[in-house]
Amino acid sequence: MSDLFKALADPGRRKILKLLKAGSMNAGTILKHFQMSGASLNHHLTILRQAGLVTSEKKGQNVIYTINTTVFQEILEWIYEVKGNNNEKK
Amino acid sequence: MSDLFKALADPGRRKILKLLKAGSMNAGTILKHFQMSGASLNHHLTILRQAGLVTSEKKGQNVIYTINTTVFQEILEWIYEVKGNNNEKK
DNA sequence: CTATTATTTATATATTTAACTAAATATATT
DNA sequence: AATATATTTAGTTAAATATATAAATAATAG
Repeated sequence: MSDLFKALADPGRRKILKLLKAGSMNAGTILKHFQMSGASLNHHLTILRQAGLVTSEKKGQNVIYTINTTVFQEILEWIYEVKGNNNEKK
Repeated sequence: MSDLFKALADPGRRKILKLLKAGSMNAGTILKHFQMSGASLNHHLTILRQAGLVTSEKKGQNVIYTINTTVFQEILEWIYEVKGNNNEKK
């Protein structure tokens, strides 16, 4: 849960997810949308992968990254828990 | 948005929100549920306040903290944006 | 097999964050 | 006013994070 929120706390990583929403792509293609080094991007992709937000699959020379939206359910449930019926302020 | 996710990325801060869900309370009462120092708690409360997740109100000697769940809407909308109709994988 | 391209790992540096203690501020009580 | 309680601010240290460069690994092209 912390890893998930932490992964989403970075604007660059959120941008990556938006890119992948349009379609899976390899690291190099993702990189074209940023100014950072490949190593930095890889770092962010690793964090996204560890949080379960993306999956990766080797395809020949490339590694294709795909968004995984199922983990958002966790967040939705947590929000639901903390929202429901608080402070019945009279 | 980043501030919001960052605020939620800490287990202690999420615990504070759950406490406040049950009802507003002052800093001292919140503190009883933790082992950290008052100054550390104050640091976390400041982060939650800056993210809009709590509001605070001085009541005599005390400062009462109240959860504000309206900001979750932002997260829900962001998730909706990044989830909808990705990768029409055939 | 050597060269090229894509990606990842290793290492170092800079920045940010979390925690603490001590001090400051604000209010309440006597 | 003096004291006690609650909260916040300041300053410090340790740990975590982001980024870069350089090296390592993997796959493909020639």
